[in-house]
Amino acid sequence: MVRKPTSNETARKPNMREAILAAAEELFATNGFNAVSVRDIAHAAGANPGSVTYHFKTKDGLLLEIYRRHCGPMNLRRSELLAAARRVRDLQDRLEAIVRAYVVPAFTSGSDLAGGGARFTRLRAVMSAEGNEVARKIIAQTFDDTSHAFIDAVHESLPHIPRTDIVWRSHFLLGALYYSLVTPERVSRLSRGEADGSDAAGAIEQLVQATVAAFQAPALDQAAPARRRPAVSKT
Amino acid sequence: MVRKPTSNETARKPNMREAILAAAEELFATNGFNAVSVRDIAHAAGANPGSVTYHFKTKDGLLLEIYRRHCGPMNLRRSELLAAARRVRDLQDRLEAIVRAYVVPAFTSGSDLAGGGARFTRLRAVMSAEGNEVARKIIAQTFDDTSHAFIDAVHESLPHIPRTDIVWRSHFLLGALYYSLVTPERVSRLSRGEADGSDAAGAIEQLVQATVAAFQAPALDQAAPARRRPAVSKT
DNA sequence: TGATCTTTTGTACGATAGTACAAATCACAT
DNA sequence: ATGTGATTTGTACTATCGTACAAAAGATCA
Repeated sequence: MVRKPTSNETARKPNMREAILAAAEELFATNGFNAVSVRDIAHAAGANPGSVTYHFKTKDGLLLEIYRRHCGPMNLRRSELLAAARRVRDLQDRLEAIVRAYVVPAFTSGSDLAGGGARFTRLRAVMSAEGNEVARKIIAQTFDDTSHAFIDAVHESLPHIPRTDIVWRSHFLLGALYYSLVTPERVSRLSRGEADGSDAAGAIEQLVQATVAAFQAPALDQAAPARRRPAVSKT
Repeated sequence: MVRKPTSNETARKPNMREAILAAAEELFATNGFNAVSVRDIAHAAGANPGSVTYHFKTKDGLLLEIYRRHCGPMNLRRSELLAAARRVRDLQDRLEAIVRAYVVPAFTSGSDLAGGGARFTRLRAVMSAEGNEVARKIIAQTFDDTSHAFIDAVHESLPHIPRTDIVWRSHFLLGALYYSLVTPERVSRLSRGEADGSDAAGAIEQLVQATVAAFQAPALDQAAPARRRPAVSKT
């Protein structure tokens, strides 16, 4: 009854396709898309360049598959956590739980396949900065639903804040999130060793605390939008 | 007395060196370093590829010169604004002025050479995401002083907040700032057209307001750092 | 004008990129 | 054991990359 694994599950090397995906994810996330060659990926995965073509056809196809791998599970986890957060009674606690539902899946370590993961979040950050076309399409398709759900949930907790302000603040949240994963050593450097930018738990707590406060800030005065002008010199 | 300009100031094409710098800045900022070829830059500047080699020796040298152009004036402007902000009497107003001193120079339009500028800030964001080595060195050398001055100023306005928290929150500020310049259209999309992500003045007001609130958030409980753990599943 | 220096052009070289494809190799059912 | 389909390897093709360099063109001043 100890069924031997079929060749579809384990090839010569134990699942070379998976090794290529993992290597590509790591390399893309740290160096960007264009700086990494197919040969680099193959080498890091202990595979032959031809294998990459065989499994994913093109380099774009490889990136596409990385997104496909993660998007589903990550959004699932987020919506579960968001649903749970919505049920929190206390309004202050609920807002914090909502923010946490957004942040935590993005930070969980790279080893768990079905939770998002820091490596994949960092990959998204880098692709967004590079203006990668393949990524841009998937992101808009896959993540806008999640973002809207998040914004709606925050808006429910803070009905007196205009939706526009909440959009901006959640945009800032994502930017801070991305940057924390892209350049964690900067935190260590600027704090002169007092804080560790690579400590996910610490980063999450700091980010959640700061974001909750930002969301709770008074609404921007939108009655006189012309009043905003003088602050910025030119544009 | 109408001195004719010497050849150092205006070449055949009116200052081709400047045109190359501008084209490179624009292309690097929107596509990343590796995705842009020297030939792309030359073409965009109406120049010959050889001219780029002549003026800047290497592609890295070109990037280096872009940084050299901007870092000095940008930090000067920031420290001027910061000095002025420090003199604000009211503590709440002072904090806001300090944040504004940090944010405004980063957002000013690309046409002004000596103020930093949105294009250059966006360039820095993209280089940081790509992990560009040339940029990383300059950044650490040039911007850490400014960052420390900023952190110190904020810390003076909020003496009861531990420095570590302020470092984290100013790190989030920079991430939000970068992301707002990298993906402004996301704000327009998520707000369903109600907000314009490309409107610098609006972005500044939103960012300043949110950041001031984040800085003013209560300090993280650091007496029991072990208590933080259970929130994040794995790492 | 002619000599000299600066800048631009045109072209070429070696390295590396993404990808295609035939041959070799493997797992497995018969 | 052998045939079959899936995978891996090795290699090669074409395109493009950064950069070098000689020749052309322009500017400057005796």
